[in-house]
Amino acid sequence: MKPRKFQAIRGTRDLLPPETALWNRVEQTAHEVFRAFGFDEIRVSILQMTDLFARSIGAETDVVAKEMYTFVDPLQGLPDPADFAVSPDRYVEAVEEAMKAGEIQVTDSNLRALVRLKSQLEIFQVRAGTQSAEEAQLKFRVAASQIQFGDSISLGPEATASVCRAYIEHNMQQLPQPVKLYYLGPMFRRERPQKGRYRQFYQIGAEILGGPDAPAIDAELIEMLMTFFHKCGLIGTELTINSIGHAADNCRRGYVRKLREELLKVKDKLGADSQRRIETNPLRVLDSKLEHEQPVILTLPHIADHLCDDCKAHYAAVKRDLDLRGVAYRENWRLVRGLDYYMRTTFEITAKGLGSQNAVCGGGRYDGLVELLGGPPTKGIGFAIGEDRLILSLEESGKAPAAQGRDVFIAWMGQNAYATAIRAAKALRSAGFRVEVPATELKFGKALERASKLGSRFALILGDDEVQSGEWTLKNLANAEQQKLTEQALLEYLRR
RNA sequence: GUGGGAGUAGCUCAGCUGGUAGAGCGUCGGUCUGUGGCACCGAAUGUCGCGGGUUCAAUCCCCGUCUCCCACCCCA
Repeated sequence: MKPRKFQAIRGTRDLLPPETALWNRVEQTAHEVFRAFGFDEIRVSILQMTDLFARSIGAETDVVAKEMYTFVDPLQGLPDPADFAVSPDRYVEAVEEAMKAGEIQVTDSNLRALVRLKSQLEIFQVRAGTQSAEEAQLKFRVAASQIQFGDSISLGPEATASVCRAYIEHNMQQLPQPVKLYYLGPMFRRERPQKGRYRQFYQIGAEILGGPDAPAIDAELIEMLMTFFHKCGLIGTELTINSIGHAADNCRRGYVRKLREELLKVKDKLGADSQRRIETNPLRVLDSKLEHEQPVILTLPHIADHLCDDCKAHYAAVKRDLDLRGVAYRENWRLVRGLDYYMRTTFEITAKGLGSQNAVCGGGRYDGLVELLGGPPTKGIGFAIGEDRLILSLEESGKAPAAQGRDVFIAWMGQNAYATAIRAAKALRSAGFRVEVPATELKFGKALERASKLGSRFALILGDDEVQSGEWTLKNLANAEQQKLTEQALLEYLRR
């Protein structure tokens, strides 16, 4: 019988050569550009406590409410509830202790399960030794299985929260401020897959934590971002910025209240989604792409007119600083961000060839986040680039890399030549060349054919003649010229 | 989660109101046992996405399901 064919999990994919070469190039560019701006790499674990994301991103957001991969990390070291040689009351004690110690989460459902467990324990003790004791045992085990043993953990849907957690956990406020960090790696969101959107996707991001309340920080971060895109060769990028103020009555909160009032007046002209958002998140109505809602949205009040003096000044200063750095931007008062923690500066970069998911980067300021996660009051700003989308856009504009060839293909024939081939390969490889040595003896015709199919620049021909004379034959596969060279001369020739 | 489109060889695809599969490219081998890219010859690989139904007969028609693509939602 044929074994089952496995396939990649929905929304995930394998990145294959030669595409992986492009991924490497992009990541290499990130390392170089970010280093040049004084950022250091941080690698945070993909698994984090579910609560970290619930608190930072917002428990009500789609990302947290329905898109996270979340599961219980089973607690080790409890006695087996099926093992009645250890008395069951010891088991109940152990569960209670673990709850007190915080090893088992104290949730409503766990508390209910504990109550059930205790009552089953009593029943079991009453019936001990009787025929129905077995049934009581079974029910005890069922009750035990309903307790969530252990922590709820999640695969990271983004990295900002994890970076902030690391900043706090490792006391980075002790370092010279601000702390500038960047990261790259896989993130997970359980959404319906689409062009440029995957369940396992990759982000390249950077965060600036701590430091003063200086608009230059926002501007430098954005300058770095645009430099990175430029170095990647991304074309058709467009930077959009906005300020969404801060959560105070004389600033964003006041604006949101006004916005909601205005929206209620025109409610009947809006679609169902937007009507729902009037209550849940009125700012998001501004983001609507529905054609028939556009005229209505244009009549709504602008947040810029409702910012407090500090936020207004900050926004103006950021724009001045961007001008100073020669960073071109477009303002869009309708640019709001979906994640709860954003404030003041928000920005987004779109690129070509991405279908409806045309945002290749999003970011913004989040001054309250570190404190929200239990750290000291700390400024923060960051961005996340969708690497999948970046790659997609590069490929659309013809930046797809060719297959990686070889520098030297060693065509050997005979056991003597094989030994020489091994030696030659070692020398060439340590000199940094990409070398292929066929594993089995091939006829010269076949060897050259393979060399050329692998995209080799040179074929090093080693047969009895060459071994005898010590003069190796090097053939340039592009122009068919060949010459005899000693081992030493060969290395020098290839190096230049 | 909602709506639309599509699944045939490794890849791109063909397959006529239903008669149990083909092409090109690629791979491998040969012509060609010390000289590749060309040419010619040959070979391998398909439960026609999966399950069920209609039929003498289904890649084709019907239903379900899975996956991919596109859009909505949301976001990178």
